[in-house]
Amino acid sequence: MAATTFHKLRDEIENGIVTGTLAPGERLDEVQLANRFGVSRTPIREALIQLGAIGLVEIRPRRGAVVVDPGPNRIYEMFEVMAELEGMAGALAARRHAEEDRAKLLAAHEKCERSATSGDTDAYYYDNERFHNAIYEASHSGFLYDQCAALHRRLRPYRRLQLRVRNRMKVSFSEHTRIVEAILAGEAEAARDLLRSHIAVQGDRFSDLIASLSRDERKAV
Amino acid sequence: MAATTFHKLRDEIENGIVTGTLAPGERLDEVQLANRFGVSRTPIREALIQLGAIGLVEIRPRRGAVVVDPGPNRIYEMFEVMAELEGMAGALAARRHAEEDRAKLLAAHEKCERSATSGDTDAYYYDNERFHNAIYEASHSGFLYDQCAALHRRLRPYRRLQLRVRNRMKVSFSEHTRIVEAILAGEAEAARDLLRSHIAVQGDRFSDLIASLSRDERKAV
DNA sequence: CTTTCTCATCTTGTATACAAGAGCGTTGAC
DNA sequence: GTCAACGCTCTTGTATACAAGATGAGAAAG
Repeated sequence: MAATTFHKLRDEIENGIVTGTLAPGERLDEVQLANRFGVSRTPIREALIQLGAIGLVEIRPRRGAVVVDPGPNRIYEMFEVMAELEGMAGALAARRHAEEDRAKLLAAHEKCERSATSGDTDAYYYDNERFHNAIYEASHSGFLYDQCAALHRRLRPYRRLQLRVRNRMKVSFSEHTRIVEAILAGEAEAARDLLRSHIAVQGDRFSDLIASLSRDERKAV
Repeated sequence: MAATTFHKLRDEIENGIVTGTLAPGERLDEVQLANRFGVSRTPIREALIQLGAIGLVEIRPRRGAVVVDPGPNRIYEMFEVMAELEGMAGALAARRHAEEDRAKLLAAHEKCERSATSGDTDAYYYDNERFHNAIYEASHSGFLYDQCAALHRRLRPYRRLQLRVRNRMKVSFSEHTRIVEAILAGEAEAARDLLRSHIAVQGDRFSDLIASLSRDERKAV
């Protein structure tokens, strides 16, 4: 899929940011990255420019690129928007889903169930992603799909933390069940509300997490 | 603001796409563009990559860049999402607006009034943009602001066509009035619904436009 | 002792040179 | 006559070279 070097580099650097290898606020020196990946500055620059356009790095003219640090507030805002978009996708899915969407959604849901009952958070993480993708797809709006997928991707690192929270995975799954019911029953507004709060909860959880983290930090100091 | 060459080029090319100088589907030859702007291929490539990341051009590996042609369907989808995001911004604005937001919103609204009564579609176009920006701002969500502004920008060319439609400008303004009332009264859900249909109407208008255009084309052939 | 101005160095931004894949026409075989 | 394979050319992708602005240190003045 990724035919060219700069495309691969883009994914590589993006991954580094998402996984935290490249910390928020960190300076991204072109020469350093070029050496590290064994390429010239050109493809590095092109990768950074792409990431800049997506919003993952900030490119200050003639002053280099740094990993964007959204900060708790902006991350919460991102969850807020995500909640709204997911709700919209759910509502559209309820109205527009076809037979094959139904099948995919149920299949994804069942996969989630298996992971949830076996307590495998990593597996659940991926199955959950597929589940939500199935909803985006069922909305039959290519643009909405793209928007949701992009934002979902950006929120990845923060979402991942949350599955570790006590019992979150089982609660998440039971929410899924009701969401599936609403969509398949064609209850658009119910699906919207359920999905909205399903995501919003994650934003709240995130806030709690931040709060507890900063409290711990204060303790540590 | 645009300090570097490739930044200026990006705006230049983007403008060309938005205004239609560069038609959808058109091939963007790097050498050709470089000659045209009197620069080397490097900044051209960087500009194209940025536009690719935004979704304005499609970059097919080793096969060059072309201006994306969203097609009527996807444009309609974009309006759908825009409607939802604007509605969200309106709802948040109703709940969160501060004194200065109130002032800005009213100022922008009055400007629209002047343009609308004088029948100046071009002026109204810009004032309308400022009006909607004021709403995004009043939502006090930086991320939502960015998302709305970006999508608004992408829908620019299609929106522009619509003001020419008979009476649209005055109708638009009267809708604005009710929107302002709802926001300032703190009626979140009313603001959401009003804004949602305010934008959705544009999508519908666009569909009508497309329908009539393709009918005309058929006639022409 | 502090502050500001200047100069050196380092990094980014742009141009050019080189490599390699894609498209296309021609030629040869069936 | 048609189809396929080969090779040429053209475009993109990457590397390197060069230009120019930003940063920081040091010197000089207050």
